[in-house]
Amino acid sequence: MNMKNPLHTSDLPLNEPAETADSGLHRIKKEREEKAHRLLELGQNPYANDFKPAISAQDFHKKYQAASRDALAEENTVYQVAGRVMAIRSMGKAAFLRIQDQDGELQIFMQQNQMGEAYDLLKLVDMGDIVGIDGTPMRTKTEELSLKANSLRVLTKSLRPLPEKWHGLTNIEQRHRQRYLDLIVNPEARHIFRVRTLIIREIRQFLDDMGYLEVETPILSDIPGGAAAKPFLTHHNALGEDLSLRIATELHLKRLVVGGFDRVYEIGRIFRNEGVNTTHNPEFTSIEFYQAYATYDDLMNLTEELLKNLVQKVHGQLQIEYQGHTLDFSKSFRRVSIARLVGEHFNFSSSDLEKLEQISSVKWALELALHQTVSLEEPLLICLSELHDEEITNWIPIEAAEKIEDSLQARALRALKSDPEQFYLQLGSSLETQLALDPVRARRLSLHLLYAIFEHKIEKALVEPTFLTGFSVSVSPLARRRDGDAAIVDRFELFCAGMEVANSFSELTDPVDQRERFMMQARKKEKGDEEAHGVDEDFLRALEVGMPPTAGEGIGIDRLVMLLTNSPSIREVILFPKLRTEKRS
RNA sequence: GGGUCGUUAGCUCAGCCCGGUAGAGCAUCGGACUUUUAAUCCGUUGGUCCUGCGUUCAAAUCGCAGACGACCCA
Repeated sequence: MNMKNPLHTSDLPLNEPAETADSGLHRIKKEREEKAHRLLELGQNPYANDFKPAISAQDFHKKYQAASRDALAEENTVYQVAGRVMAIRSMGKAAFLRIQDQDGELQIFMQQNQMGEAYDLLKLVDMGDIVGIDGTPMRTKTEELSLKANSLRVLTKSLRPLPEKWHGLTNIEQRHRQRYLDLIVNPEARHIFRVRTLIIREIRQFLDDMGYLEVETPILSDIPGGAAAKPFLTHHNALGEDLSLRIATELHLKRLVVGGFDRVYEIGRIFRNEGVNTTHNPEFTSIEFYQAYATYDDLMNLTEELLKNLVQKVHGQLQIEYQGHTLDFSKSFRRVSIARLVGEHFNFSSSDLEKLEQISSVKWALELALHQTVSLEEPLLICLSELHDEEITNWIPIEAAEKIEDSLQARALRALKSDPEQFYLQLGSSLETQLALDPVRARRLSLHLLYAIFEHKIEKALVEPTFLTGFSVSVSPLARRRDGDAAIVDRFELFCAGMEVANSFSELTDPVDQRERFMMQARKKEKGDEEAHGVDEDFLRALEVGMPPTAGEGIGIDRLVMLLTNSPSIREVILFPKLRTEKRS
């Protein structure tokens, strides 16, 4: 550091957007720089680095919590403490400072007759400064454990005022953009990120204890896969290749299971190029883990144990509050099929529930789906996605093309518009007849339609921890078909408080089936589904080498942290959530 | 993508309906005060009222467009 002028900041123009020459902020910064200069004149570097605190606020409190005022009056051990000044209460010849360090707060008592000239330095201390203090333990009149200062140093001069002491910083945007301020003044924010770290550590511990190997796989991918999502695109200059950021860790982790690592997991950042809202940030953290010779049933048991363990560790009990709901993790989690939940939604009798679970009637599924999905078109779009072009032409009741270039999809949608109820009735009958010889396909499509009802009408109401099963093979291109029911995959999702927290399945290890699934996805992509899965030839090659029977799971860490910290938004549990780039004039 | 609400001093907020000199508390600065706890008391400074356009003699306030944010819906 250049000792002639260590205050580089004083040379910089203070070009904040709304700062005129004598605006409040500008003046405050000037005043504080002045104080820094005066410290320098007194031989004190206002940006020092030669002070070592000997004890933390928390340890200090622990050490003396039981000591009485009289006992402390006799105590003359000298401690060095350091922290940020959060309050200054000066009464002329005596003063109290409140300092905050990493895990606690400590009150400092200063008296002129005790400190002599050092007391005058107090005039150069502002809220927000980092200070170092030498002193001895004491208790005040009101029995607050404090440190009686012998000396005081400014270790870092703060040039900007802290947010208001009583209301703190509540502006959500500013809390997220300037997270450092949020962490300084909002204890709850510090708590959330401590819990986040605790959760990740516990998950690691849990899996490590089971003999899992933690690994790292590429973020830069040539073919993004393992999930249905739009990727971020980037480019490698030297290789001259377009790449994308990973949307899941699945396919690489499964390659490692092929490679003989029977239990692997990765905790890592995932990137998905989609909207930003209360439960979605474009980059988020997932854990995926894969266990050979396990089934999705085994992972349900594992997940239930893991979650109960986490809830207990974080809350000390198994009942938690989340945004007005009470969730009870002490009971066994409900395990229920999509079809059954849909049936319950329609108040079906128990015999009808059984029938619905065996559904292979597209007609019935379409009847149920009418006005129960996200849009009127949704059931049609699902049917279109599962049919070949010639089938669409032959099976769907659409008018002749008005224009040659009209897509099949556009024609079908137009036909729907005129009389939706009639259209779906006809479509149901037609598909029922046409698919009569292919019951697996009929069932697959039916279950896909029921899933659409679930997503729109039921998902949000799944408050208590619930394992959802009975997924159609159509929506699970990487999962293993159920033995004895080729339309369904052995897959579950865990829902808590209406949020999808985990997704898991017995892995598809059959390379021929996997290729067919990829092909089906490729067709969807051709039809314009940007989120459809790409064909990953190297992954197929790995499956051809042979993957042991395996089950795998992904858990969204951010949502789990939301749940366990009662946070209403994912941005509350990500240190630096994505916000639109700040404009600076 | 649609809707609702918000943006005023460093921070937390009034003022807007019904247009007429921009306010409070905290923080700052000056003063008093040797056990405070949002310390207290006296005094003081500080503003691109998000931006632009329009209406008007006159706009923080009314209208339109936009930016950013929050929430809800899709």
